This record gives sequence, structure tokens and C-alpha cells, in this order.
Amino acid sequence: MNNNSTFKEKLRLSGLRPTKQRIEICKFLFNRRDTFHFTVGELSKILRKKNSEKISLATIYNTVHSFKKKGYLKEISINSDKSYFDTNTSDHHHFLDVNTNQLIDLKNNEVRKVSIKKKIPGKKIKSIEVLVKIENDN
Amino acid sequence: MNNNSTFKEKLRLSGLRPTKQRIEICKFLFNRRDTFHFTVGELSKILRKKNSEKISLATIYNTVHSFKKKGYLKEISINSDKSYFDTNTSDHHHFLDVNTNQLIDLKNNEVRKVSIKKKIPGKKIKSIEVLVKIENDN
DNA sequence: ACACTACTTTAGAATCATTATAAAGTAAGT
DNA sequence: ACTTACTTTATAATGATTCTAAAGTAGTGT
Repeated sequence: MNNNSTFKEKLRLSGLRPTKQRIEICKFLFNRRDTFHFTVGELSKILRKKNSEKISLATIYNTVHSFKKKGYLKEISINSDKSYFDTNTSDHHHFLDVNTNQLIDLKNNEVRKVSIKKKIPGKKIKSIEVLVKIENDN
Repeated sequence: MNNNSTFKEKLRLSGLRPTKQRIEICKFLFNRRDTFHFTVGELSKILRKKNSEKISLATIYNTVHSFKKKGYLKEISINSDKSYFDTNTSDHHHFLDVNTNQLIDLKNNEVRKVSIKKKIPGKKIKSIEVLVKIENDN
């Protein structure tokens, strides 16, 4: 995803109507080179400052969930009262700095391939997520 | 931890007064061979059925947090609106069955050692948690 | 046993993220 | 333009967790 008309097209192709709210959110989330980690609350605050017209919190929740369902966002499993999302939907892992609560991407080649030796009958592996908690090195 | 007097002693040694609520909770959580995964809400319901005298929800929250702080329980990082705890405090990982929402322990020798190639200056690794999501194998 | 203090338990209120509701707005097709 | 289905929105509802502050209890010293 890159510019307004591309966003419109992408949204339409995904079966999502290209509303101005969705396009605003796309522009903010996907016009960037680096990955971006956020909670819905944070995203809402940032967009409120950035934009003249306010997008309601409910819409941001709806949109983030739609985007996740369509595969444009990934939800990150850390233990928290809030849900974290990631604009990097590729197969990758995370550092979580427990002192600052900051998330940092770990590229796939920075973690040696995790191999699982156990099998559960009738089940297949859907994803493997590695969370590396780091702390100040005193 | 094994029986009542051992629990009392352990609690005292940890700097926690051996109240009857804490001993009840110890008995339920730690008198078992297999690991047990639970949320505070679930634990509360089970104890309410099991025991004659009710333990208040606030106490169960307090106790679970104390036990976690003392290292008798581990909190599991899955993305959920609830917090999951594990009686297995050893270094190990988890399967999460996304169809049933069930957690299954993965022994350490069932996952090939995860090696992290990236370093963050001034930070050290505190823990490495692997969550393997599994689903029905249709 | 008694008294004192610090730690615990408790019910209920408060908080906070998230989801539901239902009314008003808007995109897309006819 | 008209209609329909999808969206947005403010607000209410929900549900897990934490807070509060009053009553209870363990541990210590007398």
C-alpha cells in the first residue's frame, strides 16, 4: 500500500469500502518504511492530533480489526491489558523491553529457526511466535 | 510444595503469612503432578465449588500475584483479554489451540533451543517465550 | 492469656480496554 | 436520483482487574 488511490483500490479489492476514515488510517499506518507497533488507544490519540476531522474510537477499533482480518495488521502476543498490533505482517518475532515496555522487531534471520518436536494428533501448526523479554543490563 | 504443613512453612519462608486462604489455594494449585493453566476467574469458580468457605475474588487476585512474584506461578503471554497463569514455573513453552483455546505445555526438549542473534546495547535477555498456535488439521 | 502492630481479607466501588447498540451518514449499483 | 447495504458515530454496556478502607488475623512481646 502506498498512496491514496492505491489505498482505495486495495480496500475495494479487499471488500472494504474506501471511506475517508479508512484511507486516513491506511495513510498513517502503511506509508512508512519501518514497522510500527501500537495499541488502538495510542493510534486514536495520534490520529486525533494529526488530523482535523476526528475519527471515532469505535471506528478505529472496527478498522484495526478489519485490517487484521484482511492480513494487513498482525496482533502481537504479549501479556498486557492492552492489545498490540504490528504493521509488519511478515513472519517475524519480537523483543519486549520490560523496562520501557517497548516492542522491537526481530527479523526472521535474527532467530534461528524454531523447530517443534512435539505433535498433537489432529492439529497442525498455525504460527510460531517468539517473544524475547529484555531488561537493563546492570 | 506438598502438604499443609509444608505449605505453611514454604509460605512463611517466602515472607507470606500462612493464612487459611493461601493454604487452600496452595493445596489446590500445587498438589498435582501435571501442570495447570488458569485464569483468576476460573480459579475462583473452581475453588468456590470445591470449598465450603468462600475466598473472595480480590484475595485470589492478591494471592496469585504474590505467588507469581515469589516465583511459584508463571504468567503466560498469549494475546487475550484475560491473564493466564501456569503452575509449571520451569523454563518451557506452550501450544495454544486456537479452536479450543486450550494451553498445552511444550517441554524444553520438545523445542530446539532458540538462539537469538541480535543484541540490543545495554540490554540483556530476561526470558525467551515460544507460543505455538495450533489449529484443527482439516 | 493479652495486647499491639503489621499484614490480610473482604465487599463493593472504581477503572480501563474493548464490544455492543442503534441511529444517522455514505458508497455503489440500479 | 433512489435504494440498499455497509459505515461511522456517540454512548451505553461489559468484563477483567485494581483500588479502597473497614474488619479480621498472624506473629511478637509481655
